[in-house]
Amino acid sequence: MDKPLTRRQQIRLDTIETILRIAREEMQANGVAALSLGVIAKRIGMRTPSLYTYFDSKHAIYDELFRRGFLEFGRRMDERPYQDGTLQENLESSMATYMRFAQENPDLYQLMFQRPVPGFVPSEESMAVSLARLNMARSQFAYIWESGEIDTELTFEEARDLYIAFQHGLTELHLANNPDLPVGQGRFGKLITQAAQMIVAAWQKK
Amino acid sequence: MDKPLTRRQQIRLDTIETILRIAREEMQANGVAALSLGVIAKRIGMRTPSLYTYFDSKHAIYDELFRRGFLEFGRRMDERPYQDGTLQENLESSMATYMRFAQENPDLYQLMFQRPVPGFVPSEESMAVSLARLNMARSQFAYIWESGEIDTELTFEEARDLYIAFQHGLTELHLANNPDLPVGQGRFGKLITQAAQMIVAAWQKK
DNA sequence: GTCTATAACGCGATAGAC
DNA sequence: GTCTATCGCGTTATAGAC
Repeated sequence: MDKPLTRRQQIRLDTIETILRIAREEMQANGVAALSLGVIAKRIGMRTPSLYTYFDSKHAIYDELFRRGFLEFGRRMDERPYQDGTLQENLESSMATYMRFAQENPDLYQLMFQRPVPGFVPSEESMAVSLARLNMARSQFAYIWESGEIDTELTFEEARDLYIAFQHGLTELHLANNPDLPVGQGRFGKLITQAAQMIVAAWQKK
Repeated sequence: MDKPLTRRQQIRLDTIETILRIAREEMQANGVAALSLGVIAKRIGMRTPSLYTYFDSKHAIYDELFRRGFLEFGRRMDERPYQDGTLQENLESSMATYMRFAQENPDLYQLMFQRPVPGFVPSEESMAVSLARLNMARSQFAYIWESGEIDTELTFEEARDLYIAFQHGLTELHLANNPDLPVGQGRFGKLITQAAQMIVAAWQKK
């Protein structure tokens, strides 16, 4: 289906990838919101306005990274192990995958799950990618919920919020305190197992 | 000890308070990082450079709010109920107080516990206020830890991280989903009790 | 002295002409 | 791709008004 690219088109695509790569490096080094088009242009060897040949605005760069972030995140969640394991295994695998993604892609993670850039609102297309993934996660949880392994007085929403809160809190703690340590090492390795146990217990309290 | 203020000094102090109040309103309306000196000046009826009579820089405004945030937060934590209650009561009270502070002062909360402003680093003095409060919280936890109500295989640090992660995660969830609902209402009211139960259980697992 | 204004600098994103 | 230009931002210097 894909037509072969002309030489010019290929160079253009390469340039776009270079811009995105440099943008990520800068975001990781100086913070997501501190990204500067001038710095990107200088590193490529271009004038700032020339960047507008490739992206309509700075937010368009954020937007593309936001979109790709959810695609990559989705791939990882789809490929993670223990999706058919016990509840405990499933939870641990899910939390670990989420945390690993955040630890390995802190720039994308911030863009996707926090809102560090004043005024940045994802485009409709990127938002659709994002919502599709979040809905998939919700469906997977609904599947577990229906599977009969869960028996609690909590509602579906409450049980899920409990899990999300824990996952989010542990991730933030890890990023704030051990940003360079892989998930599973450092202060928070043991806590994933512990957290999963606590959630399983809460979900099976009756 | 305090000398009576001259009329001028009083006006000056009032102006400082006005600047801080407007800054907070703007931060709550548009996001912490989107604060603009021009907007503050315009609302006061001043030119932007005149603000520099009162604050050395924009970061100095952030810094003062950061410092005051920790002072107010400390006051609330000192006055919260159930500090001598059961472990469960104590945890619930602590989480609820933390969440209520965040819900009622989302601007200060972000400034204090997230880092939404690129390049903003609290001054030494403000940092000292902040560290003093965090150390106090740590001491209080150590006191509970020594009290004998806790019996777990977790280390002190791990047990505490577990609590902090949960508290942080629930707070973020609340701010993201029900920013206008008081703590205790909305999706997350029941979850505070539930979370405290889970933590108590994890701390008394042996 | 205390406050405010004006002018100007440097840097950022961005738009348009070539 | 470039260059030029605009606009908004934080910031500084300086000079006048109370």
